[in-house]
Amino acid sequence: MASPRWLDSDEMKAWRSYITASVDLMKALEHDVAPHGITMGDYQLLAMISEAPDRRLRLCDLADALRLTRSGLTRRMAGVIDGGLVARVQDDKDRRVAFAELTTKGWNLLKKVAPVHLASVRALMIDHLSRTEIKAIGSAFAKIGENLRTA
Amino acid sequence: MASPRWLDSDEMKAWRSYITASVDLMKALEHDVAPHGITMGDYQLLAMISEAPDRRLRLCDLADALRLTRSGLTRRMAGVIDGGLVARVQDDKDRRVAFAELTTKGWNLLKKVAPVHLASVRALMIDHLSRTEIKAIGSAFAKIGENLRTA
DNA sequence: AACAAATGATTGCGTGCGCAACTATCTGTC
DNA sequence: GACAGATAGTTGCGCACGCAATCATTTGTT
Repeated sequence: MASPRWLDSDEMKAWRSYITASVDLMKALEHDVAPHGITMGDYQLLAMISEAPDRRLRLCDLADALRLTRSGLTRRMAGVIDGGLVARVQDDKDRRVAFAELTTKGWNLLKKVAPVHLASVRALMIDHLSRTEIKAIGSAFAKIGENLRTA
Repeated sequence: MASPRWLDSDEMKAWRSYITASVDLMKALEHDVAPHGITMGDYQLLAMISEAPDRRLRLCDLADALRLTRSGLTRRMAGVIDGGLVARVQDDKDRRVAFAELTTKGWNLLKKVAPVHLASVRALMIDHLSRTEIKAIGSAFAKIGENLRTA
């Protein structure tokens, strides 16, 4: 761990602009969905469930997908259940497991908010980038993520 | 806001891999500095102050740089002041303003942790990327950040 | 000089979430 | 079939931080 090579100017620019822009970007995305009464956390939860078969997902798998601990998910679920967006359904094969299932209300909300969110992602990020940059970001973060998952 | 163009597969890959890898990356960086008794938030605070003239910075400017509200900064300062890493120095020109100043202890800690953090950034991100990817990330996030700052 | 508006910082309160401990259920081994 | 260990989910507690309200000080207008 003794003095690894310092970052050169390209690396430094990449690192710094990535960090600061990411924080700002997350806040801006949050700001854009807020008028619809949900947080980005809720949105991602709804989106994740909506992609699962039958629009239901084991809490366990949902927690992993959202990068939450099980305890964190329990608390977030409380919010969306209270809002009537998601139902908690007990499995009767394995009585330990429960599913999060999108309600009609949740599905309708998601259909309404998804285009808004998509427009944000475009306006704040994607539409500023060249094809080269998009491909580079895709491959770069895929490698970074892959490495983190296996390490 | 009616149905903007959906993301094509390159865009989708860029967006998804960016989001998930970023969350994982932040947690991993946090994990790597934790053994030294600080959080990434503290580290960034120390690093930011260390780059300022006289290693002191107005709280106000520090909050902006760290993307914290003034209230958030007040609370984070409490931690690092308590740890003896930073001192709160009152200005006597303008008695509203206070500075955060690195103590010797804070400076020594930063000198110790900086190489560790640098090694993390390399091992978890930079060293996995080609020159092209690094330059693309630099230019892409610079544009994204610039846009967010002016909008 | 007086006072309204701006600026810098702090505090009370609420939210989100992680950790560790706990309960309930299932699985594998003997 | 009994029991150790694994797996799913919840709960108590604590920390970080944002918002709105507040206080102190400075600046700009007249």
